[in-house]
Amino acid sequence: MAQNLSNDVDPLYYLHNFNQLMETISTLHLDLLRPQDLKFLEHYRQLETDAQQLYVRLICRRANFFRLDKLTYPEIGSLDNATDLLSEHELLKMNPNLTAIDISNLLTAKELKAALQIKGSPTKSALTDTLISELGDTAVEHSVWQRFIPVPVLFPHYRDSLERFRLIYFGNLYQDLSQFVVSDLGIMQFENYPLDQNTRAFNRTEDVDRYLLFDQINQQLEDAVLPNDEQLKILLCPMYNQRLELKRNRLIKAVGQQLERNKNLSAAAELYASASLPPNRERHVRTLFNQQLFEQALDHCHQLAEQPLSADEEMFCKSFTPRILRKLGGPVVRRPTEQFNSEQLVLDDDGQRVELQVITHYRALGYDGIWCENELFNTLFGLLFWQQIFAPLEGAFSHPYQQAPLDFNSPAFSQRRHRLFQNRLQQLHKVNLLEEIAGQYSEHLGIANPFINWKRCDPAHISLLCQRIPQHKLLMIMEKICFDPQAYRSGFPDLFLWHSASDDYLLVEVKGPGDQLQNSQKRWLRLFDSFGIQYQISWVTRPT
DNA sequence: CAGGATGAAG
DNA sequence: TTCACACGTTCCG
DNA sequence: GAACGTGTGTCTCTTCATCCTGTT
Ligand SMILES: [Mn+2]
Ligand SMILES: [Mn+2]
Repeated sequence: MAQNLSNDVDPLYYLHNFNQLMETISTLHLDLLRPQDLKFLEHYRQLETDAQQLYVRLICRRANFFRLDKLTYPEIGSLDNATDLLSEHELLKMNPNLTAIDISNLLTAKELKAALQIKGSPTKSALTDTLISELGDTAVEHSVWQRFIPVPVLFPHYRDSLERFRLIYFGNLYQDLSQFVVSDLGIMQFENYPLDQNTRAFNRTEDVDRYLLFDQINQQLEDAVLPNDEQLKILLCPMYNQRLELKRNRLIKAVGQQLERNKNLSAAAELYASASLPPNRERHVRTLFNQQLFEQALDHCHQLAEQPLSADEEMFCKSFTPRILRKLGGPVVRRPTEQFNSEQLVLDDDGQRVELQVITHYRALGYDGIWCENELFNTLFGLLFWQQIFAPLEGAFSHPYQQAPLDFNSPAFSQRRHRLFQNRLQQLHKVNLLEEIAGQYSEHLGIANPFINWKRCDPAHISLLCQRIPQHKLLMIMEKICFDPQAYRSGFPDLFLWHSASDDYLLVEVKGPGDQLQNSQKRWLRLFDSFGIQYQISWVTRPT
């Protein structure tokens, strides 16, 4: 993993990276493969380099079908030889059946217009519609589409096997082989945590299948297609694997939301009831309430109050329980609205973002400042707790391209590292924070961390923050993030302002017209009150 | 012909 | 694979 | 005016080529 931007990049980098992936899969993950995946490996291995190169080039691209005349791979010796070999091994089909949409995707608007012999200047989607009306929705044979595309078309097989390999290797579907080259070029750098071959993202072939099924349901949902009965039945089964259970919960949240949109509250409630991670229990209570099932809603709301799993759940049952009781004949309880340090600002709209307008306003008062939102405190956290975040716990790392441990998104993340965070916090009370930050910064600069965006990070601002806010108060903030990062990594005020002529600082949450405090923001402001941290909400209005 | 969207490439 | 926000609707004192 | 739901723009590594579309 070279960190220098060297000029001599391996010209066959894509092939060698692909082969490395195949090697890892066939040495470590054979037990997770289906018969057809093994068949692919078998055939791929026997190919000459030319054919391997072409297959990898095509399968790494997004499209399913490729026009032979559009392929320009000067590093491949003979395209014809390659296509012949791939066809022989059934890794590629020449001139497959194509639908009207496939044909349209293979032609430019100009070509399509000429092929349809249409005059004027229709849009491409109009041309596609014409083609669909001519050919229907089903795929047609070569002899039929040949008059539109007079060149050979290639269709590489085993795309689903390659997707499975990616999932098994990375543990997710959003990373792909480009990670290898981007990492080799030093464009993305990853922490150098120890890896052992026994730690794998998946250990059971059923888990891989289930992940792929969840992903498929997710994609259907993007087109507002609800899961069928069989899929729903599977969705109701809790998963032992923590990451899968998290994925299942997220999916249930999305499916439930769609069911609510369709006014199918009882189905939504049944789904929510099967999932216990936030915010599904809250949605369960709400859907019961909306079905007028107030006793049940109250019952589940009490369960929630007994063991809230997130700061949001805690806040929810406090405000929602009285509302249910009211429906059951209870008294009207008026909760006093929370009061925070606030000011009203009347500012002319100069077209800039309102946050910048408030900075300008404070400049006139002797302050300088930045619009940083969560960035400053998260970066500070990422730097100070680097070793704890990347602690080599069992099962945390399965491949070299992780920006966070595998359990990062689960509630178990902070629980499993509780002792580590505690010790680190104690230690940080006794050190010079500025020196500590400078050390961590230079040691880890550029390496991916879930709390840090290096592109935007300005160490001068981090230092300034640490000079202005007393160390023990900063560490109180860090402590909250340590023990519930999910809830406390967001909601910080928009602005960090510092007074030029004194040591004063101010954290400002800007609220333009129509904007309201979010729960995460209220949480922090409440804590700032109790910690004694200087903050202000600036409610901006426009002159009438 | 400019500007945006998309995707391939390293 | 996130977070913050704008905007619209509904509810309620 | 709260509370709530929903849609959107921002982010993914950067650069370059190609295609599409809508404006002159
Ligand atoms: Mn903000
Ligand atoms: Mn704001």
